[in-house]
Amino acid sequence: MNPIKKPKQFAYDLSDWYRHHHRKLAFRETNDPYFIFLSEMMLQQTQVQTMLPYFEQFTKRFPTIQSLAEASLDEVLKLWEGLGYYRRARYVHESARMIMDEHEGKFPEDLKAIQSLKGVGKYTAGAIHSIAYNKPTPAVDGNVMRVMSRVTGYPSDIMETKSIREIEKLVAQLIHYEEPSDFTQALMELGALVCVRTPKCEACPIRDYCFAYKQNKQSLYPIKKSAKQKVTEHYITFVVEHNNQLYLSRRPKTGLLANMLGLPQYQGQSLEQALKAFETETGFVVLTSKAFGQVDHVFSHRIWHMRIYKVSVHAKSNEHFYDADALPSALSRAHQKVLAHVKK
DNA sequence: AATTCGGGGGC
DNA sequence: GCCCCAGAATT
Repeated sequence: MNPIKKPKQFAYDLSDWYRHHHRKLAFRETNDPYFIFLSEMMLQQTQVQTMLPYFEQFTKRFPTIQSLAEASLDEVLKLWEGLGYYRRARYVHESARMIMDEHEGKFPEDLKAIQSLKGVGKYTAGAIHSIAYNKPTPAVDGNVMRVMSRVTGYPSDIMETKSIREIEKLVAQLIHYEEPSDFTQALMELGALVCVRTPKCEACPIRDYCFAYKQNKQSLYPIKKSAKQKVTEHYITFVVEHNNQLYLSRRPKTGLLANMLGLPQYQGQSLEQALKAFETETGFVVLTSKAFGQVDHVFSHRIWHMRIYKVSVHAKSNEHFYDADALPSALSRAHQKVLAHVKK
């Protein structure tokens, strides 16, 4: 890893660029650590423009830690619907309750206390500490790794723990030269706007410090192993309507889409087997079933291939039947896609 | 250290 | 198609 020649000037040039060129975003209009916490949780593996409408709705419905702590998990999940990585919804809910119970409702300022909140790791804790409290604590995410790997010509896979540690150490040295809040956000804003996959070096305030730029080797950094291949899972998925209402069941408490609502579906079985399993589970009597094409949905590490059947049943009660446009909790995009497919 | 968690955007 | 994204928790 090549050192940065004038670290103090580097920190200033980068931060000054940020102060003049940063985007005006809702979560930058506040210093409330609770809102910074919410924004950072939503931003984990999620692009800014994707999370913005969620941030607006969420802060409107839950303007205080107490209001979030007093809500039901289903309501929190419902507001999170479509954003993905749904355990984050459980984490922000649990963290709000932790803060009520253990910190008298006041968001903690101590770094270790922040990182002990649910769903808050080293990056998120550093981001809250530096951005909300203006403390010189590094916050190293994917943006920062990409930027710094190019600046230093980082010679090995940036996904390795050792690489992240080393960059964290470098950022920890740099951040104390500047306003920590500006510096942390500057690194990420540069990664988001300028130092992207095909970098816009002509617009970069720190290109004169950058090893990759000076060697014209931007495309060689960051060094990263290629992603693992996805596995395809085959399902038979049922759309069951009764009195104009839709049957949904609660998914298991662990695994993919944990605890969410879902369409009944059966993996690797014949239609006859799947129907029988559905009858046994629900106690319904299946009257008719009609093939309705197929829907694919791609997750980060697997693919669902769903063969869709519309099914009519005789049911003894309305339990588990819902108005499709007024669900009490969240439904995955995969199954929203199925419903949209069937409606056409 | 590797795997498991969603979903959308860019090219 | 493939990569990437203001990652964390679990195995």
